[in-house]
Amino acid sequence: MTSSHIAKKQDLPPTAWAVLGLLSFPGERTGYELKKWADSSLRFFYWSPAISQIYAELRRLEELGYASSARSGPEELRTKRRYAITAAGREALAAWAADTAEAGPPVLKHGLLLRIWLGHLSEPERLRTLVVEHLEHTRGHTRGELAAVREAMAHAAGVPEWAFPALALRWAERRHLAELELAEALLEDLAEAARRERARPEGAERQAGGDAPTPG
Amino acid sequence: MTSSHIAKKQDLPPTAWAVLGLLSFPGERTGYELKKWADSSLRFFYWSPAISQIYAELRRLEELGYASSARSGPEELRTKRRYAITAAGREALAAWAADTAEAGPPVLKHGLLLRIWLGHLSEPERLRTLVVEHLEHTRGHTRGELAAVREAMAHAAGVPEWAFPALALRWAERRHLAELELAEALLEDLAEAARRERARPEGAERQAGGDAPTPG
DNA sequence: TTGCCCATGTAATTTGTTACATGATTTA
DNA sequence: TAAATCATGTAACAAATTACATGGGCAA
Repeated sequence: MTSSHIAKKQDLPPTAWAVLGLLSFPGERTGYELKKWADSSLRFFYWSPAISQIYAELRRLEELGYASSARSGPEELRTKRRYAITAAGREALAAWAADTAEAGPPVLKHGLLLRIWLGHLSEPERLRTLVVEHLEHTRGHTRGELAAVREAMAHAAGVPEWAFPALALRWAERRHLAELELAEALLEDLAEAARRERARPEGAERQAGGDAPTPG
Repeated sequence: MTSSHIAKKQDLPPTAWAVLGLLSFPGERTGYELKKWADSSLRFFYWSPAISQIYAELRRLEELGYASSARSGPEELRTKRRYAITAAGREALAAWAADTAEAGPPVLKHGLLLRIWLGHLSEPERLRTLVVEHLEHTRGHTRGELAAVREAMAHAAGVPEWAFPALALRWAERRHLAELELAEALLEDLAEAARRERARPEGAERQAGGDAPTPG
């Protein structure tokens, strides 16, 4: 590292900051533990990287001096390697967290909505099924996952360290409810559109109208 | 069709399907047009690829026989190239759209929430500011963008082709409102947490409690 | 005549995933 | 003792972005 490489601070990929963020909580952890933890926290509002990438980011963070690690056994064996955040790492992370411009607007990738948008390709009945399945999955699986996190969180109730993760969890739970309401409203809109379609003059079903001017 | 060649079900990246989806609406379009259109539609519930990637996907789709293109001028000049979906493309896209398993749960990447989760790194005041800025941006900028799309959409009111994009837009608008409510509730939770913090016994502010058992 | 929007593309790079290889420790 | 889970890593690849190169048409 020569002077030409001087500290281009603060432009690490989101994953690096997320991993460093996990390390910013008290205690030392292995990459494996970090992955499991990310799966039950970050995943609900950010995202959980592959385990191989977590190891890669940990190596990078250590190179940057943002994290330090210690093996639990002799070097030759592939023993546990526990990571901890350094003072420099904590400082860099705090600077990043305070940067509002960096955050940008939230990004959503919703496969169901893309399919709705492309509704002209599917049977109306199939479309309805897609939404219903999404509703069921959200009401069942997703809800269960959040409940499990909520329960694990109860242990740490009142511990100031976990106040903010608790806040984020609450947000995720409310978001979960909003997602359900959104899907229910969509289902109604779909039904209404189907009603309107049936009421339309005969013989005019889904032909292409030549060149359309592509609205949103 | 021997069993060794079973179905080889086209598994293309999401971007390819999204681009093909844009092409599935009547009319032929250039890559440039597709990009602008994606920015004002897909972006609100899926995502809008870089222009260079759109060109790359268009090439791939043409190779696969899912799209065809025609130049508007002589080959040597870099003239406009307009793309259209083929019958095979339409069929493949419809199959993909009907595949519920493929969709998976929606993915969210919310920078603000990551920062809230890491709230122990920031001054409470700064944290509040972050949420307020998000609220303002959502109420102003994001809202304006949706309104613009809504207006453009009004042109095509009643045209059956655009019924589903209109449905998706409605979903995006409702989601926008939910996002605002979520942020407002978060602001309240933040204020409440600050009140509780002030009420706590003195001398116990934000020290690390040794090893904590990492709840969610 | 400068600058912006239209329009297409290449190259370099980064980011992230899946598949694979390896072995220790715990639990049924 | 077989299995699942813990644990670390490499290799190959795919996905996606940014930066760059090029040039036409149009409007202030």
